Amino acid sequence: MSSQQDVLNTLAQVARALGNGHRLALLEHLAQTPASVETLAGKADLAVANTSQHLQHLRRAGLVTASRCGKQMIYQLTDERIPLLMNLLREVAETNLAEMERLVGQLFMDQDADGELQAVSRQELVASLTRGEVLLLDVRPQEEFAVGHLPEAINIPLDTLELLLETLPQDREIVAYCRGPYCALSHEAVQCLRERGYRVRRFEEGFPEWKAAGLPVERA
Amino acid sequence: MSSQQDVLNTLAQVARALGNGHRLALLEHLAQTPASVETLAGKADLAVANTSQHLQHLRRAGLVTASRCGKQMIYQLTDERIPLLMNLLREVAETNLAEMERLVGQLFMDQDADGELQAVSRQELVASLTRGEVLLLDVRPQEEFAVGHLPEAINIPLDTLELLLETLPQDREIVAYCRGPYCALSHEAVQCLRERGYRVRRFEEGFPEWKAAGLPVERA
DNA sequence: ATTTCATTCAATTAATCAATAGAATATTAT
DNA sequence: ATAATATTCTATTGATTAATTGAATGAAAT
Repeated sequence: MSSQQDVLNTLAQVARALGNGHRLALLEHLAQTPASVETLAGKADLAVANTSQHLQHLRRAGLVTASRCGKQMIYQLTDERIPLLMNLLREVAETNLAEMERLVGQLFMDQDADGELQAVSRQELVASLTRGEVLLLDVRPQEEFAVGHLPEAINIPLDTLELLLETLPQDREIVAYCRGPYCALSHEAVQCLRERGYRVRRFEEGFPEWKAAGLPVERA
Repeated sequence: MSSQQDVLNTLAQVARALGNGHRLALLEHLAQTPASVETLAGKADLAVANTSQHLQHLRRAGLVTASRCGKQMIYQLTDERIPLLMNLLREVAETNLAEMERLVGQLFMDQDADGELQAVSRQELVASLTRGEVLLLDVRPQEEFAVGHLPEAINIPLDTLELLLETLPQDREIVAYCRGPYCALSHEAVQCLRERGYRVRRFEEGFPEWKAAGLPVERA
């Protein structure tokens, strides 16, 4: 067999590693922050042994690395381009699979129905932030915020949003973001806040894309 | 099962479609030009029935579409971003898999060993072309050139290169390109021409990337 | 020593691949 | 129309590989 085909077979091996919903879920979580096997198993709702197997698979494909920390094994992505790869996969899938459209549609059903308030692009967000025009709201869980977030963002996890409504300004526009374009958190936050009269829009990407683009991030 | 996971499973299906060396080879050929099942079977060195199966797989994943033309079925990519996706997959694989490095290394072994003559980036090529500084040489087969090529390129397929050496200028720099960064054609052309004293460099990308970037293409 | 966390192993079930033969579909000739 | 041909698709087979589970093993902390 030719060298060319060897290369393609190796590539195919990497693609196969992406070819499982649970592994994609693990990668999405790892795009937020490195984590232990047990943590990942919890987040992805998998058995620990099964999670371990999937992680080995990802490791063989060169997508994650593991390092021991005490009695835990911490996995992390090898490359910041992996979220980009997954996004591109999504874009291609989304524009070409009717099935995909249906799923994404029902995921964000009646939300964002009104076209008047569109999502904020990265460019637009950078501009708004430098002008100090908007309040940037990170609605991910506190742990993920602590590991890294957009500059000047405040963190109100979605599940505490209703409790902390009073801390938000009614007169200033709010931009909410979460893990990425297909994470439901910011969609729900926007819906919740709009119902209560806040001026709020969604950032169309998320923290991983921001970081991968080389833009500055802050840590708690 | 959650909607989120449904989306990931659908994505995984697309990734699995990429998870086979033969299918990747088919996609690479389709990135050059649409083609019939039989043609593709020939290029990929597969049985026709087998090729058909793989193509159906790709079609289910939304990566290719088929249209009947007489008694032939012509397949083509659904999306120009598919070559980009494959390239990104390659980049990630290449930087993270020792195995991949080894393979790519032996593919382009002693070629390009000298660091002095590096590959030409897209930017650099555009600049050189507008200044009319270089001769652009397409070393792909004639059929692929006919379907589309970079502006001002001349076509000398690799296998006829030695015969047509005299038509090339000794005094002007030549830039050779082929199907993409991992296609061996332009590497071989560069090696061949350098041995004979020509000033020649490789374009680091290929026709599909050029086209996908929205840059102008010509047809015969 | 015991507990905790992770990996490995063994076993089951399911999915994938290649190859072959037979069925569709469209073209061409009669 | 009908038959003959070219091209592609479908169905079936057997071999291989993948996913999941639960039990056993290994490694590090207390």
